[in-house]
Amino acid sequence: MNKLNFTAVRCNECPIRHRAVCARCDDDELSLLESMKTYKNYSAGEIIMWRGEPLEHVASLVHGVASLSKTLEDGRTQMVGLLLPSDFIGRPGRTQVEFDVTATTDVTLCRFERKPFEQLVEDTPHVAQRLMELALDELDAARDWMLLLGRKTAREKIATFIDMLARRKISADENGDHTLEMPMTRDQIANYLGLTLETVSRQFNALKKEGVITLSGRKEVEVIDLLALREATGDDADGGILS
Amino acid sequence: MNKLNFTAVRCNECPIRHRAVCARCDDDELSLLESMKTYKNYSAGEIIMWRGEPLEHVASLVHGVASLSKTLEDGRTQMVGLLLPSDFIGRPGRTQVEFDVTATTDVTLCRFERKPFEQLVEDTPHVAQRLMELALDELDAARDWMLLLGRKTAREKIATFIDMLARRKISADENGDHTLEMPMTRDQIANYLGLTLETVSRQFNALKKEGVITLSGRKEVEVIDLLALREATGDDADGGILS
DNA sequence: GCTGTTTCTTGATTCAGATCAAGGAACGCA
DNA sequence: TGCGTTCCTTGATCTGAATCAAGAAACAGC
Repeated sequence: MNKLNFTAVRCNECPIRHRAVCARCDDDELSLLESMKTYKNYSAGEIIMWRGEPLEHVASLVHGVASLSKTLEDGRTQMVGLLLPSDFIGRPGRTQVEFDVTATTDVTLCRFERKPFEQLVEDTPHVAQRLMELALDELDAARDWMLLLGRKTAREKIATFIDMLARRKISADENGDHTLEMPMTRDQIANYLGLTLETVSRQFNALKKEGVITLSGRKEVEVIDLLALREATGDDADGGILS
Repeated sequence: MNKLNFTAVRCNECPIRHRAVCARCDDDELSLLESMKTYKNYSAGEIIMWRGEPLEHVASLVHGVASLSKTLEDGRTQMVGLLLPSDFIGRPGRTQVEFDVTATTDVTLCRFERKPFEQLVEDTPHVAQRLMELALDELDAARDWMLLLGRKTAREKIATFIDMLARRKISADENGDHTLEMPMTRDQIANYLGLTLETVSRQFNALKKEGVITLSGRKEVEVIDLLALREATGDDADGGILS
């Protein structure tokens, strides 16, 4: 996987062609984007942008996982977003980066300079519309996360996290196996869920002991009992379509 | 205040004319909106929309305070947004209400039927742009709140809440007095901050005992020592312009 | 003003998760 | 194949906020 070269992919062959900011673009619009884009790679752990830095580029996440985080005066940090392939970084109209953006795994970005991109958004309703949809999806996700952070127990947080990964199914295959690869360390998961790494570890192992999941290696989680997992999230089942 | 009649205000005299979804509209666009809008009033405590309900109308909040909240299976609830005048309710493209919307105080909405409004958004870039800005502002606010919910202590949460009200200065006057009217009960504040009402009460009184604020009546808070209050929020002071 | 209701305060106790503290397993690299 | 490092687990203890439990103050309606 780490040998894939994303530095010269044509838009038509791009893995996020139909979900990213370009999703609704026709061929003409796409070739315009094609002429503006540049790829850039980051290794796991690298900082992509610092909070407060001037926002020079916006980008689509092509491959890998990145995170947005905020920090308090004394160093406590909270992840405020998890970026997966097709998610968008930076916003037209913003001149400053609002939070630290870190490459959680190795990451490839499809970048655009902010100024020309802003012009493009003005001229291209398809891009503006898609950007709006992406922002609203992020807002929904942020609000779900507020409920989690404010009211869920440690157990419910862990169950919700695993369920979220299962739903988004990071790993591409769809052939009935329920094995997930955690894209983060226990420490990073703790930062995401508003917990400590010890509590994360304890709750993972509690779910394992109960036969809801199995763990193997550091990152592999297999969901054995999806219903019990959903039950453990504490979420209200109604109001949503099963998936 | 409760005798103001908002049922037949002309857009040009509207108190939120320059901040709401119509902020960037020219006179022609405004008269189009004028022909589509209807006002509706709600009393404090009334439910404006239920989660899961079909989204028939979108609206601007003209007057009062409303809240968005989510509920877990067993009844625990978390407020995920506080809506102040000029904030927008509902989104084009969404067909379902995503959370319960409640009138915290008496509220007046300027409503539009969703379908025609969606068409208007398609045709009117000024509205689409403004809607985008409003969504991004909400996203920033949601992310600040995630940091609060995940990592702040009860004391820091209360200080942040008071500071937020002071910054947004709900009460209109600007003549040097630092008196704020809480738009919510202790219980509602607790729901917003991910605390219990007892803890909210204790922390308010702790800040009072230390001379940071004074309390009088149920809803009145006067900020005595703004610096100490800011200090107590735990926020990292850099990266933002003082205000 | 009086009265009932709602909202707020304060105290005692409990408990979930943080913190402190060792080990131990997994993985990268030579 | 072993060695060093990073990451994870598990146990003991502590603590901030929740919970349980009365009262007291504020406000609304008569």
